[in-house]
Amino acid sequence: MALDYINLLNESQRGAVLHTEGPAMIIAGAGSGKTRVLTYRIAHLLEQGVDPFNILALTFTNKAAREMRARIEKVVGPEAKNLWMGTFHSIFARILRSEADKIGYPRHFTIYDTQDTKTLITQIVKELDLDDKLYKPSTVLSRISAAKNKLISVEQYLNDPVIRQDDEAALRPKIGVLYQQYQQRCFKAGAMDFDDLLYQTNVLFKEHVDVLNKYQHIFKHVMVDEYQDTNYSQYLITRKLAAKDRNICVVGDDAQSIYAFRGADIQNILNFEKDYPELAIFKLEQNYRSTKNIVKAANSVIKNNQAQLRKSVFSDNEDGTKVEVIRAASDNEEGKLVANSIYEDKMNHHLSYENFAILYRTNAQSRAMEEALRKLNIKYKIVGGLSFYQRKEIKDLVAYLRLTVNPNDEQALRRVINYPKRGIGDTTVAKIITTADEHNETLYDVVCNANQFLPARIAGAVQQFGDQIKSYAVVAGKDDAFEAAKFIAKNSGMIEDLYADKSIEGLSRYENIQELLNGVKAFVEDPEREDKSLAAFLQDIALVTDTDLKDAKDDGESVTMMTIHSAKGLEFRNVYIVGMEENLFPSQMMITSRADLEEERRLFYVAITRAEKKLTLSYATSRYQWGNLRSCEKSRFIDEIDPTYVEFKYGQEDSPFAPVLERRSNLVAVQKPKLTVAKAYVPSADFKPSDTSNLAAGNKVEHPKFGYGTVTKMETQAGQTKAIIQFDEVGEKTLLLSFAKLRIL
DNA sequence: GGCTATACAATTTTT
DNA sequence: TTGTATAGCC
Repeated sequence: MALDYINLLNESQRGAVLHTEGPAMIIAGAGSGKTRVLTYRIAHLLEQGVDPFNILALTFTNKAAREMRARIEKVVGPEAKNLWMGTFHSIFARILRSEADKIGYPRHFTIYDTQDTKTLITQIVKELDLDDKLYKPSTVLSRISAAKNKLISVEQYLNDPVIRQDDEAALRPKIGVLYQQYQQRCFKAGAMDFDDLLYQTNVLFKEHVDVLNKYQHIFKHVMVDEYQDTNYSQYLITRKLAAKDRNICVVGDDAQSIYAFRGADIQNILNFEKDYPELAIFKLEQNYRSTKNIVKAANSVIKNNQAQLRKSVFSDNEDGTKVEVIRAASDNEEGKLVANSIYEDKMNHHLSYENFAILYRTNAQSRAMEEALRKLNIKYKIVGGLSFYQRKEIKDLVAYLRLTVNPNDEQALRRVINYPKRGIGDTTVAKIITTADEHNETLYDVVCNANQFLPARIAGAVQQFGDQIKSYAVVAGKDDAFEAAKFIAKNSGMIEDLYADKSIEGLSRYENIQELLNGVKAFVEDPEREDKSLAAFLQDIALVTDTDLKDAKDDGESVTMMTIHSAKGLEFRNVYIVGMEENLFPSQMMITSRADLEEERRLFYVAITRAEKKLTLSYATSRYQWGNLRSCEKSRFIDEIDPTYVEFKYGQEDSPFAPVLERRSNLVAVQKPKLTVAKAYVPSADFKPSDTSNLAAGNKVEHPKFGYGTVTKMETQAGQTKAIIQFDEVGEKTLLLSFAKLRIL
């Protein structure tokens, strides 16, 4: 298969591929063939006789990893499967799993997602009786996350005077305590959050030099993609791993650093040279993706940033059309204009809808676009947004699975201890928690010994729940993930519960469970999987994002819609960047500091450079937000593009009242008569509840709120007597006799 | 303990 | 506009 790929590269690309010993930094401008260089570089290493097991390649998304592996496989064959390639989080989760005992975690530790994390914080805030307005989960989480990404331990956090001052100044002096509690609770639950996967890896390498040595020995070559988006924690991991052989190659573009809000530190790339003075630097400056106009427009924007590495990206492609700017009167009209433009372009240039992408700053903007596309019958797909794994029913089943693998998983336990309903309410759960706290045991320990702590009536149900989980663990121990999941879904009563709900949403929930089970089946049937256990499946899905799932069932012909963040690394023939308005893009929260604004501008740069042939920007002069109309101004970013490359296409002037009228007419149409329950019934003045102990079917009764009705059926269940009554005005109701005030007529 | 009706808050981006 | 937390009822 020879080295013919060498001839497919330009000079700097070739230099980067052939440089295999010692540290290297590749500054890769947008569209400069970065993936190609990385792919060939790895292929080249393999051809030189490097064992794939000795190569570690870290990417930012699972998708990037998958694609790169596939491309390498095309060049070098199945050997590519043995590369260590994946996201930071997935690779180190894997390593942590095999070394977990060394740092006191169970081998099958749970990975808490953001929702689990926030719920836990909310719970702790409540338990400590703190003000939940001040200690919002998102605020607390971002402080904790920032600390972990800088490798600040709980002890350091509590003892650092600067941090304390910061928190006190923000009127949130208890963040440190929350961090401490949070960490303890995660540890006790055998759980790590996303940041822990990196933080604990650092702990592992620091406290166990032998382990570090082992991996230094394994990873003879370390490669990091999207290096500009690494945080301190990630930086340190790669530095440690590469310390022995110093074969580290990082690829990045400071102009595309857009994750500072998540702790990414652009200094990592700017200072790389200090760590490795013998560094070889390669600059990829030729853009093969976009037209001259687009590249120049992008350059003119990024020029406004101060902090950047000097490089000049250029294109040898055609000039292409100018950047088009569309102005709309409202968000709905913006959608309409964009949809029309897509339709026209498709027809005029014989394109497929696949060639189009609509990019926006916030997910909330997708709706107006969706409506407009639907009206023109344009197929679309949305990447990101609410993920499959975030749906309630999926989280419920996954919670059962998690609990099976790790019964100490607190969040999973609390999620399903009373779902489906088994009579274990808030009071009981609260009691379990305090008991666990007092005896320093996990919730699961308490559940299994319920009769020692709880009144007998409740203890039975609780104990039974514990036994149930125990039996799942037995099944999971001897069967594969699919058999286990199927058994659990049935045995837990979830299937039955969802099946009973015949509403449209209920049906789709039921289908989602089936889909999850299909997913497990596919996992088990994948011939390349060695470990088919439930634990392995859970590990697999914990780090999967929606972006990864969607292209699996991509049916071709549709326009892609997504946030700019998720568009990073992708390219489309025609790109629309919508919502180009002040306070939206740049976002309101990013205009107060220069650093934030520069990040926002880099985000714009990323968006522009996704386009190959045609770029269109649009903005609306008014937009609906939280149900009311707000007027908007054109984004400053539009004016930052050198006007030589821009064409304003405003079309007909719209009356400023148009959006209001349009919206109002919508409102009229939407105002359907509401189906309210007739609650205007006023009871007779002398209403007095009767003794209902002898109530029977056929009795006529009066109710103070529902009016007159006839008892159709009596039911006694678990000592509770219920009456099913057909009311004249409000229909059938089921009332508990111990509560209902009824007058027998 | 469970359901429902109301109040209320929220929108930056994601592994 | 949407989704979630709470209170009050059954």
